[in-house]
Amino acid sequence: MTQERPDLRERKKRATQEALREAALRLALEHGTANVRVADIAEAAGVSPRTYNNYFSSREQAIVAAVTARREARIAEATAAQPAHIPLADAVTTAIVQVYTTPGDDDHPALLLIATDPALRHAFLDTTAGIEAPLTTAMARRLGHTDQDTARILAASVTAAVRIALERWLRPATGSAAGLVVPTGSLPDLLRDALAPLAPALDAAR
Amino acid sequence: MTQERPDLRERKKRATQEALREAALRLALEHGTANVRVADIAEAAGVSPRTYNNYFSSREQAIVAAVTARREARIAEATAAQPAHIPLADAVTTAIVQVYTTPGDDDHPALLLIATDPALRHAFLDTTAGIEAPLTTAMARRLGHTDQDTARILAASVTAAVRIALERWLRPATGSAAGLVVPTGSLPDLLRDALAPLAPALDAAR
DNA sequence: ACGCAAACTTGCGTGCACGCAAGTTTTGCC
DNA sequence: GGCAAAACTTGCGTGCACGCAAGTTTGCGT
Repeated sequence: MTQERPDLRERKKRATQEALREAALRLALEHGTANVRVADIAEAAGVSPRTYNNYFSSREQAIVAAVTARREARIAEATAAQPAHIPLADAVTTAIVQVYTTPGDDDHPALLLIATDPALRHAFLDTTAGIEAPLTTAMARRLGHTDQDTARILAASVTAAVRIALERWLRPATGSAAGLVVPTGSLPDLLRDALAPLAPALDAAR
Repeated sequence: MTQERPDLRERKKRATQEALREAALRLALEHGTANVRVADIAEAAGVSPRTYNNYFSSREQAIVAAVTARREARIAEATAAQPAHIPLADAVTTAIVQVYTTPGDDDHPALLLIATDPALRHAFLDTTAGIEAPLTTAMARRLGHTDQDTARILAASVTAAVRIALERWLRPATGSAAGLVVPTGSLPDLLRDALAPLAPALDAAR
C-alpha cells in the first residue's frame, strides 16, 4: 500500500490539518456553531487565519472534517479487502456498511451537532462525494481494468445512493423535540436498502 | 399540468430572474468572467445588488443559469412524454438525450465560455443535480407509485451518470490550443454510454 | 373601494474566501 | 555543512454572501 510518508513536511501538514479540524469541532461543540469565528479556530490551532483557509474553504468543512477524515482511505481499504469471488454488489455493500458503521466512538456528540445544523448537515453530506474516486479505482480493479468507464459510473451511483441513505439517517433529527437525536435509525439498514436497487447493475458488470 | 402562474408577483419574479441571468451572461461574454462585478450585473438588470443575491448565491450560478434555465421542467415533460410500454432504461435515456441535445440555439458562445472557465464549469455541472427531483417523480409515476424509494435512488444514479457525461463533454475543452472548443464530441453518445451501465438496474425495477 | 397581511426589495453591517506578493521552513544536492 | 529551489505560511486587500430590519408592492377579503 502507498502508506509511507514520514516526510517532515507531510507530517507537519497532517498535524496542522488535524489541529484545525479538532479545534473547529471542539469550539463548535462548546460555543455553538454560530459563535465560532474563523479567527478563533485558527488561533486555537496556532496558525494564522489565512493558513486556515489553505486547508479548508468553509467553517462547516473544517468542523465536519473532524468526523469524516480518512473515510476515503478506509473505503478503499475495505473494498479491496473483500474476497475476490463474491458478487460486486455484495462486496461494495459490505465494505460501505463496514466503514460507515464503525465511526470513531467519541464523535457521537459531533454527529448530534451536525444533525442539528442545516449548514453542517449539508457539508457533511457533501463529503460523501469524496468516496467516489477510491470506489472507482477499487471497483475498476475488480472488473479487471477492462472497463474503467463503467466502474466510474457505478461508483458514482453508489456514492449517490450512500448520500441518500445518510440524508435519510440525518433527517429525523430535525424532528420536533430533542429526545435521542441522531436517531441511529439503523444506518446499516438504510445503507443496504439504498444500495439494493443498484445490485442488478453492479452484478451485470462482468 | 401545473402550468398556470399568471400571478403578477410571479411574473415580476420571473422577469427579474431572467433579467439577472441574461445580464450576467452578456457581461461575462463581453468583458470576461473575471471582470464582472456583482454590482454590474445588478445594475444592468435594474435591481439592487442585495436583490441579486436573493436570486443567486454566486456569480457563476447566475451566468450558468442563462443556459440551464428550465432544464428541470423540460426533463419532467420529456420523461412523462415517453410511451408507457417501453422499458424504463430506454425511456429515461431517450428523454435525457432529447433534453440535452436541444439547447437554446443561441447559447453556443455561452457553452464555450463555460467550458473555458473552471469555476463556471463547476457551477454548470452542479446544476445537473437539479434534474434529480423531477426525474424521481417521473420515474416513480412509471413504477406505479409502489416504490418511491427505489425511484429516488435510481434517479440519483441517473443524475450522477449525466453529470459524468457532461464532465467528459467539457473536459476536452481544457486542452491546449483553442480550435473548436466545446468539442460537440457527440454529447448524445456520451450520455448513452454513461447511462448504459445503469440499464440493468433501471429495468429490474418493476 | 379600502385596508391589512404577506411577499418582495433594499441598505447596512459583519464575517468570510481567496488572489497576491513577501517572508520562512524543508528538501535535495554538491 | 552550506546553498539554491520548492513548499508552506502569513498579512493585506478586494469582492462577496447573507442576516437583519426597515420600506415598498401585491394579493385578497369584506
